[in-house]
Amino acid sequence: MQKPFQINRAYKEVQQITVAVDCLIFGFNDGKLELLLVHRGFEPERDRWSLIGGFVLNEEDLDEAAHRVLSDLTGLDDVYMEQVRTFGKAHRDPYERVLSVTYSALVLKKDYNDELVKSYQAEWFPIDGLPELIFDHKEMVDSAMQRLRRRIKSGPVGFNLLPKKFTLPQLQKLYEAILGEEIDKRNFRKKLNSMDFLVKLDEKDKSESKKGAYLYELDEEKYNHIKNFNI
Amino acid sequence: MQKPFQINRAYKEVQQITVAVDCLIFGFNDGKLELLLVHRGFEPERDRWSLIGGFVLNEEDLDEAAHRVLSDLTGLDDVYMEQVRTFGKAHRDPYERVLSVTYSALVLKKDYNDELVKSYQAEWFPIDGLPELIFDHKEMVDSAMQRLRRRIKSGPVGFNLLPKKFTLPQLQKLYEAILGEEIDKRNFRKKLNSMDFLVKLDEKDKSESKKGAYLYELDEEKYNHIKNFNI
DNA sequence: TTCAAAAAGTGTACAATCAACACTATTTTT
DNA sequence: AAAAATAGTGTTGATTGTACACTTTTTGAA
Repeated sequence: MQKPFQINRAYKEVQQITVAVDCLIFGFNDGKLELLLVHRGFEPERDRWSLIGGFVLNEEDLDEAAHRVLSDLTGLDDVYMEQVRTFGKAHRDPYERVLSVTYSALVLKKDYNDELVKSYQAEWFPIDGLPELIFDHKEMVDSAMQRLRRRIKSGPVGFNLLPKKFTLPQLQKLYEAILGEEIDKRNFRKKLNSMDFLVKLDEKDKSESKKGAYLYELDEEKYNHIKNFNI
Repeated sequence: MQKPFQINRAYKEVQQITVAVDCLIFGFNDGKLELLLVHRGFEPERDRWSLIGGFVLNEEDLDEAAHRVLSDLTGLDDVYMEQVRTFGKAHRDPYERVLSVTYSALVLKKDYNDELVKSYQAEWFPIDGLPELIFDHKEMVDSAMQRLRRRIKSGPVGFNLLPKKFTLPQLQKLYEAILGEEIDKRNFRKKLNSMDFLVKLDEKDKSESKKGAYLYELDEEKYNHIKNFNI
């Protein structure tokens, strides 16, 4: 039988494990939901794609590590990030044991440092057209997507993928891209209206249509006190 | 600037961390939701209470480690268990760095080995009357409770806390205990009926009331194919 | 033996939310 | 001037949620 908690706990020489964070960096570009991947230019698994990751340092909180990895790759510091799930199969990485905690990040295209991203050989891929990924990274994507779908339905999280000012057609396309299904325009707007945290501006955005759509922004005060967000 | 992923990845001497699993073992006893805690009979933190935990072994999957820890304490093997969240503040354990992955388990009183539990100085505490816990274990309880509440509303998970045959008043009390609010009897039964996976038996259970309540069991076939569970 | 107490079981009506559906308005391009 | 593209706007019927009260059965006490 295994030694009980109490006794193990006193051991100093307990086995240690390499711990990584892997980031699922989502962006919404050209009406498509995309994921940022890095190309492995080295063995093993050369020329395949993976999530961006990094190891957790000794004096570093887990959340900090995730933010550092994201910031190193994109130059971004204030980003919506959320822990997703921890992957810990003994042989998930066939070369050496690494436990990986996944984080999902919602990133705005115009904000990140494009040069930096390129220098890491990173590229955006549409979520429904991902290349083959190393190890269990596909599983990580799947569980992050699942969570993202739940999250945007039950909380005002999707706005992290849009600029401060956005149009309702943009917002709807974002929801459609994430949920993978079409949404009725009128019902969608009705729900948003009923929650009452959008401010209609007097400007139109004409970049995406001939007619142009009104821009909206969040009423920060109301946005921070939404009770029953539900789409 | 931090070394990029690719370069770190090649290092063999990356820092390693002690990884533990901590189990939130829930039981439903005497109409109350309870949590199994162990008493620390040793320094540091002697005489305080903690979740049951254990370290992840070298050749062991993370999920396996959680099952092992649970099995060592309770003797139970086939238990509903789910990963909750990973706690990784650098100094969450002030004595040495330990990363902890939490798992929540739903356990049936009659099934577990009472002697074994006692031998570990473990005790059941009602969820609303927990003693002070070490480290960040209270936070672990909170996040597991939050998830449990969501789970039992959106999936048929609560049945893991009840025997094969159970009464509707028992089931309702279970929901009330977990959700922390009263539920209307008629509406509750109406919803369960509409989902159509309960089989009413010809027996009554008289242990909890004078009149006695009909026993029900799950229709395994239908239970495994419920689409829109929603309470 | 009868009465009180305790819990099980059952249905209805109103309110809120969801889901389906089609046309007009504006602008640009041809 | 007409066609194409997209923005914007309300109503209705169906479904689901919520509030609410009395009868039945049994046991234990008067």
